[in-house]
Amino acid sequence: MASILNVSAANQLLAKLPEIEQRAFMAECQTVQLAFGEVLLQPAEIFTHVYFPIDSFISLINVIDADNRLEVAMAGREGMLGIPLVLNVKESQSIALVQGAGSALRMTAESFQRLLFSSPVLHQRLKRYIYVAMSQLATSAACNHFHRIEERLARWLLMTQDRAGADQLNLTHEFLAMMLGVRRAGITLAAIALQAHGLIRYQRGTITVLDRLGLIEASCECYSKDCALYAKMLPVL
Amino acid sequence: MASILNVSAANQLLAKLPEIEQRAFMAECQTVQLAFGEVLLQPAEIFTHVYFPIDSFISLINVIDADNRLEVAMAGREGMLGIPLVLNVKESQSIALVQGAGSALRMTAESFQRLLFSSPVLHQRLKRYIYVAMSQLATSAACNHFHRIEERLARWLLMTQDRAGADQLNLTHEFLAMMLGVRRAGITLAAIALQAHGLIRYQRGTITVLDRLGLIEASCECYSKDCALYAKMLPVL
DNA sequence: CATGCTATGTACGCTAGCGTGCCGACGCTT
DNA sequence: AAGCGTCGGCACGCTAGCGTACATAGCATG
Repeated sequence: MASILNVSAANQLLAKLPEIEQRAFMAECQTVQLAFGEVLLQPAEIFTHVYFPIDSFISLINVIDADNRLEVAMAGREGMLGIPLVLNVKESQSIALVQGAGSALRMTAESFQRLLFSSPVLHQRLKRYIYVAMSQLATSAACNHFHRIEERLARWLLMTQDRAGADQLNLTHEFLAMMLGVRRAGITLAAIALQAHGLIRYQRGTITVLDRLGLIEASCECYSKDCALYAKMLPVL
Repeated sequence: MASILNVSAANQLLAKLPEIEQRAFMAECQTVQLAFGEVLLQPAEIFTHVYFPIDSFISLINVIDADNRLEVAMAGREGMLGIPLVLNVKESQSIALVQGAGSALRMTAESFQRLLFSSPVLHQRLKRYIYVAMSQLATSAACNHFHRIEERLARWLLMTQDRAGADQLNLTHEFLAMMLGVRRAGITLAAIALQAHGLIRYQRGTITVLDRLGLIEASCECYSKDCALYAKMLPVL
């Protein structure tokens, strides 16, 4: 049961809202537990709920064909699942996969869309969030194209660590391969390299970040750029 | 000087608006000529105007570093330049480069943002357009990663042909290389292949589409998917 | 404690595409 | 008609990453 105070600490998009908006939000939402591997949405499916992760996080994955799929975005406590609903569209082209188990605030699509009318501050913030998400999509498009697996893996681990809020992540090479759209063997090589430099340690399904700064060094600029843009557009107030 | 009737034919996002909205729009906008190669916006620059291309079109290009740049989106008569302004953000992360000379409707950022308040139909339509643009960004991210140059080139030519509204395009291999983020020599090979199949013909800076259907065959699915999504979300009314 | 599954390591030949450099050809200018 | 700059063809060796396959190692379960 989330108290109003909790909310501020819960999800950054909801932090420090005017009290009226915060109360209105809490009245309509519930806290739910998301299990690892849960699929919240299939492509072209109708959105029934929006989710504001608290300590869970969600990957958005685009399927190109049977063999090819790629993570295109991530939503954790800094974001939300349900951008299309803000745009008054009720579907999405991506799979929404729970990648980090935990809790999230959930609201029905109808309540959410109604709520937006009377929550100008939240609405405004979500629009900025959409801008950030679009920019990051564009960055990712270029990143996936130009940067090597090792750099991209480093970036991905950093992003995940931020959202998981923990140093230890439960991930297999297989899973990472799907996220980055590369071979499992390709991940193994990159992971070996990162481990050899003392940046991470891993064994059978868990990866531990040992040297966050080193990992930032090893990653492409895209990570820092993403962070900078988010911080600029959605400063912690 | 564009008449109200022209507008319907001019830009698809403005087509068949309620008369009040259309009149309000026309009162605030002007027709401008865009020259090939003109840069309408640099990254992180402030948006002063929105553009609704009529027979011009604009590429949005992301710069990763000195050597690497990549087109991330295109805006022609089916779209607009200035999505961030719809989201109440006044900057963009991309370069906006006029890629096809021609005319466009232009409005100041202030007028546009004011106008949106009193133009619910247009506003709604633009939100759907943002959704389409986001989805296409995500598709492109995957496309750039998985598909070969030849397929991507075919897709790019089709997209450009749609926006240019002509079979003959003024493009050098050099330019195409920048758009797709590949070597000039890579484009040459792909272009030779497409020409050998009788799909295009080219000489010194012009490419002519000879067999549109064949080109669709040769392109990746991404082209058709993009078209289908646009048609679904923004049907010609 | 044996079994079996799953995660990881590694190796093979292969392909797309890279960076680079050079050459020829076209076409504009003078 | 000559000259020059731009555009396209092509070739070189190289790298990242692919697809595939197989071997090992950790862990859970019976």
